[in-house]
Amino acid sequence: MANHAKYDLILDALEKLLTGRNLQTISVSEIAQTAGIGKGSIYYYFPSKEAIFEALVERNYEKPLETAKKLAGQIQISPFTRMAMIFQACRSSSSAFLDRQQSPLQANPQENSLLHQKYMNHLITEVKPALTEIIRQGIQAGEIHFDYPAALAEIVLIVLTVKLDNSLVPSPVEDIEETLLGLISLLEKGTGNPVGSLNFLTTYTQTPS
Amino acid sequence: MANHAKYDLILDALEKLLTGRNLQTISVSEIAQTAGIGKGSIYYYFPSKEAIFEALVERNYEKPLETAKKLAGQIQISPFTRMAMIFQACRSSSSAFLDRQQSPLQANPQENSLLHQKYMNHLITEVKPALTEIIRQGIQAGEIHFDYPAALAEIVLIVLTVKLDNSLVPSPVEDIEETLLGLISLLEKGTGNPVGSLNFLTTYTQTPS
DNA sequence: TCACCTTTTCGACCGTTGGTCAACACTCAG
DNA sequence: CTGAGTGTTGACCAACGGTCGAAAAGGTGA
Repeated sequence: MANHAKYDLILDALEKLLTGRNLQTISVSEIAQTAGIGKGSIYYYFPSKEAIFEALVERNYEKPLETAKKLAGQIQISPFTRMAMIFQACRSSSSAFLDRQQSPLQANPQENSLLHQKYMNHLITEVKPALTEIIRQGIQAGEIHFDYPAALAEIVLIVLTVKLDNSLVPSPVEDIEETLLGLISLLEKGTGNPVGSLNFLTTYTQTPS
Repeated sequence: MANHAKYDLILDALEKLLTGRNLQTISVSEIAQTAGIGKGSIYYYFPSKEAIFEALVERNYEKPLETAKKLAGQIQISPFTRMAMIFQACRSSSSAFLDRQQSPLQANPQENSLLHQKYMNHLITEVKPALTEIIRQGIQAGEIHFDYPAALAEIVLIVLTVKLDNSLVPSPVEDIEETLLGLISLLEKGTGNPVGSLNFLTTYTQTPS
């Protein structure tokens, strides 16, 4: 009922315009021009400028979220493996989008904050249930020792999202790595898992060079 | 050299205007009118509208940050007590400001996201060094067992800021409490501290009724 | 007091923006 | 053919952030 061709056309135009540019400097007229349609049509498909951004966020996370939900039910796979798969799916779909904005020596990395924050919110809200379920299964299977599965899921998601985005709280690369190592260590010790069992979280930082 | 009387007058006006209102709907002219000065004067003291917001954030955190820095050196006080004091200072100064915006049944709590995010960034960046130092002293004193003091400081700050603000990733109260309990449990188990030693973190949620 | 200079204050003004709207084009069931 | 419904459009509007020249306010030396 939704996705007309133009709907995605508008989103494509915005995505294209977003390359190396500040969110605030993109006008609705410009989006319309890039999409090759009239400005009025934009407001036929979207109620406001902000709604376009939100729709773009949702479209980008559509696939990894499906993956996460499916994975939550696949109890024959080890919980750790499933977690790794979810993180990988989220990472690959978000990096394609977010990395583009960390253009070389951008004056103020916080400028596109609104978009980044929408990503963070969307991802945490949507992935949390699946991740919680997986952790809960891991607890029942005796692989994870912890009393608050939902809290654990949220903590991991929050820290990973904030640190890996690196736009909400910008910091040098070595800080990101240290925080990640610390998180892994904290999780391993806190959930009674052997050292190294959560190392898949660090693959997060390795961008395919 | 800075703080002229008008400088703070402008910030006061913005603060007043911010009560129960969306950030985006406040115009520079309105700030000027509320402050009782001409619009041109605003731009004599601030280079842009955004700069006013940033200045307001900084002004609000001035005192707790001083507190944190002083506390970091007071090695005669127990690390846990010092941490509790820092959190209390941050909480009291930010709640006065942020709570005001969670007006009853606000349609979209994410609307003032930009301001909240500035708060988060400022707080994490500025408090982290002091908290790291305190943790490091706690490690040396044998009270905390963990290898990554800076990471630990950042993880705690990130989770607390995100969850207690409740505007970046809005969620019901019981979720906040569970996440906090989970964080405490994770920290206690992960740093080798006895159950209950970090309970001061939960006083965070108790608003003085 | 005056002249002179700097700092501060101001609101009219400007270009641009997000959003509206009446009109128009096209389709297709009756 | 008709006309209701679905898209599509760019001119238009109020409002915005920001600029600017002028003028008021304040200080200094004589």
